[in-house]
Amino acid sequence: MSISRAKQAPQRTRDKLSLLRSHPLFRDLPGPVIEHLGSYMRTRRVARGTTIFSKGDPGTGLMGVLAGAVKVSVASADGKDIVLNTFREGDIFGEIALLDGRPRTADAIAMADCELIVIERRDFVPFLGSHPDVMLKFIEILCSRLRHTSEQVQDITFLNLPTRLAKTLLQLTAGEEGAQRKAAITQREISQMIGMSRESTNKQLRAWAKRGWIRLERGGVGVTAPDKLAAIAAEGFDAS
Amino acid sequence: MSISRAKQAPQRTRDKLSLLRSHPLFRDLPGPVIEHLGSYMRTRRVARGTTIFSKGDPGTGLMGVLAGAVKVSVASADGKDIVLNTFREGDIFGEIALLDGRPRTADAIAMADCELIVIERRDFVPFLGSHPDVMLKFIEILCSRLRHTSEQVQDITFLNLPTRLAKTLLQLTAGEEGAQRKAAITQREISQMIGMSRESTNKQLRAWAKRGWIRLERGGVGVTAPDKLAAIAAEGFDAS
DNA sequence: TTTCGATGGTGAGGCAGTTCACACAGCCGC
DNA sequence: GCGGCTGTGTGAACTGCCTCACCATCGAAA
Repeated sequence: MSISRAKQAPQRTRDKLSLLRSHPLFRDLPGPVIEHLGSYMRTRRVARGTTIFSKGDPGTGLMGVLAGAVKVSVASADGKDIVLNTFREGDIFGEIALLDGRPRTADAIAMADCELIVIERRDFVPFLGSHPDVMLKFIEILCSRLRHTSEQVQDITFLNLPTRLAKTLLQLTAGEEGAQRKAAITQREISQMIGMSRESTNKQLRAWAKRGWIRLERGGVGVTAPDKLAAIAAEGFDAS
Repeated sequence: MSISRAKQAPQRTRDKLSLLRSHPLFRDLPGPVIEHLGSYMRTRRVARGTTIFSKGDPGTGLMGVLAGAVKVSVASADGKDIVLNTFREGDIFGEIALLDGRPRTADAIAMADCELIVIERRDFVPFLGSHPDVMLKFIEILCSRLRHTSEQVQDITFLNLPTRLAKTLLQLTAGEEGAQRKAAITQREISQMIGMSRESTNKQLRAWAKRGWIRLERGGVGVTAPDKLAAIAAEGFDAS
């Protein structure tokens, strides 16, 4: 019943080609094109904590998550971190540097042991030029990223700690409806996602755990009363 | 010598077709195509303070600024506003809703009397489908928007009031090098751009005005010591 | 000319969240 | 089985910024 440890060996639930075939970006492409693309892809296994790429790196290519989870974050001068986005199995990331060829503006770090696929820019850009339908898919992705990031700006400026935390916990455990809504994540990572200090985050989590709304374990959180958290996320304050 | 009032009639410095011909998005297109596009465009004059579109509106199309300035902002439940982006002559905006067809996620408001061009989505999307080179340009725009917005996230989480204010003042007055670095903007709008209260913003501005680094007028700011502000923007604190 | 909304200016007081200083538990590698 | 690192728990002190409550001024509209 305990939250599965992130340090487990990643399960290879799907291979390169099956990711391509099932991914919305590529699934409408004819079979030979997919195999062609697949021949350009490398896979890369990284352990939890590994830096996949760093801010300032030349953007070498597009990354996809076969297994595991990745966070994209930036560090401030005095060592604080803020998480801009997280990606899990089936997601792709790093498309900005892929598309505009400029240096990466953030770090990507494995939150768990991961298996990734990589397509180099020099291979992908020519392909893209001859596939306007794929360009359209990328435009959609960029638009949704933009909507996500501006929502983050709003959350940071308008919402207080409990509200942001409730919202984030629900997002983290979404897709696991039922009694088993849990996420394998450290409290420090949660605090970086909501842009607050680890200490403040911990205190709020404890308060909710004491009320029985969530369960805390080392390296994980389980949400037992999603309705309570949803109320806080909606109301903007802790109307317990 | 005073800062020009925003309420002046907008100067029509360029017409629709000349905007198209000189804009990076379209300037590589053949003449007939530009004229074709031009036939789909309407122009729209709006007075300062006018809401150009609102959050939740169906995204009807792409907007371009022929003259004036526009801010894109969102309001919180309790009446606070945060500015996500500003646009001036030659810029285009509203491309997210244009491209993905979903509702607008923010309000657009004229910061000065404006002359705008509008291209309807129903006219533009078919055109886009047959012009992959324009799609690529849009991809570039989206990427730069994304870089801008994530920088905003970083600024909000890492920087304090003086730093953000200095940075914003420099940006507002960039492009006007020399003795005449000034911007026509209210202090309330500045405070919304940096995500701080009007009062705090005013106090910091006054402090700098007292030191002679900036000049304050009703509805405008002039930067007289850009180097001092640049130092604050870089150091992250007010090392006067 | 009067009125009224929008803009700018200012101080007192409060509070959400940070910072710092710890303590303690699990887990990993050797 | 022993360090050492990572993750968690907790309180006290501090502080940057907000909120509130004003007032003054300007410009435009009535």
